[in-house]
Amino acid sequence: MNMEQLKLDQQLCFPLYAASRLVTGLYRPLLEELSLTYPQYLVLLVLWEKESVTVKELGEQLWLDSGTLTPLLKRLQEKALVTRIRSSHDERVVNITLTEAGKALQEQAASIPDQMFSCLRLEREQVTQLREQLQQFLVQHTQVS
Amino acid sequence: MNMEQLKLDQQLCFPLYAASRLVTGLYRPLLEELSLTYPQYLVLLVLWEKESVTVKELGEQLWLDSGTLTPLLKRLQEKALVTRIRSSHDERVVNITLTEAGKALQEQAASIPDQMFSCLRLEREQVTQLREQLQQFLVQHTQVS
DNA sequence: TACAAATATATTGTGCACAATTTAATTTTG
DNA sequence: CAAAATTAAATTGTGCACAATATATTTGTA
Repeated sequence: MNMEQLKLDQQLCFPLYAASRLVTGLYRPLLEELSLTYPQYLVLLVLWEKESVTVKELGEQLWLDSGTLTPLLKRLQEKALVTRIRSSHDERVVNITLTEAGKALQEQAASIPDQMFSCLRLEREQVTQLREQLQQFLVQHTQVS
Repeated sequence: MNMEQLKLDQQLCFPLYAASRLVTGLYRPLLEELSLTYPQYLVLLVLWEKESVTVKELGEQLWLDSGTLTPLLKRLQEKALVTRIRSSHDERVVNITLTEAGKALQEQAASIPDQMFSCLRLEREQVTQLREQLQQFLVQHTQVS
């Protein structure tokens, strides 16, 4: 039996997994200054673009379910960065809205992308290329077969 | 203040994070047949190449620490796939060794890479290119500045 | 208009990740 | 050689991810 394909360095999965954790780790010291975790930062990135969203919309954008988002959003609420208010039009829906503190945090976060870039040992072009390849990969897997 | 860079789709981090979770999710049904989680599968990939390794060596290859590995390895031991034996030469070291059942599982896993490839909507060439880009990225970040 | 199906969120439980600390063993050094 | 420093693994605690299930609300339909 040929087990060559089972070698760690033949896998796509492992470098993807390792690179993702590596990048998250590079963010950690920067996000620590804002007392945010990486997934919390992702939620705020969405909210800084659109001040108020539903849990469902957040889940669609970040590919996360309520089992992940509900406790995470409760922690953001405890930090007074968002409010969680059940919609009056549809009581199933919970609207997540930035507080003033949540909006204000965007200014502190503004320098993160540049700081991150200087941590990455890649040229702008390489970053863009890798990002676009990954985005294309993701798009190809969002359509149902 | 220009907040363009803080948009979710401008980040490298998010597609990396999402793609990693997507691929792990594609493995899940395949690994479920072997009653393995994805990180457990990674540990076995290492052990199928080298029957016995220390926890430290595993951590270096997978970029994981003992806080992650110790409980994971205990679970693999409970499944009788590995043994955890403290080295007699250096009592600090724990050797992780495949059991016969652990070795035998390799045969069941042999078809996973091909099955995974057919799940991925990428050509072989694209997979290789993406893998090599990520591996290069990882290598550039393993050397100390 | 009841009632079945669908939808949105929450809850529960398992297994990572990872920081921080602890414990025990080994190595280095004064 | 003994104290200090280093090393390897384990432990503790927090926060994701995600499957499975539960709850409550809304929508579709007979």
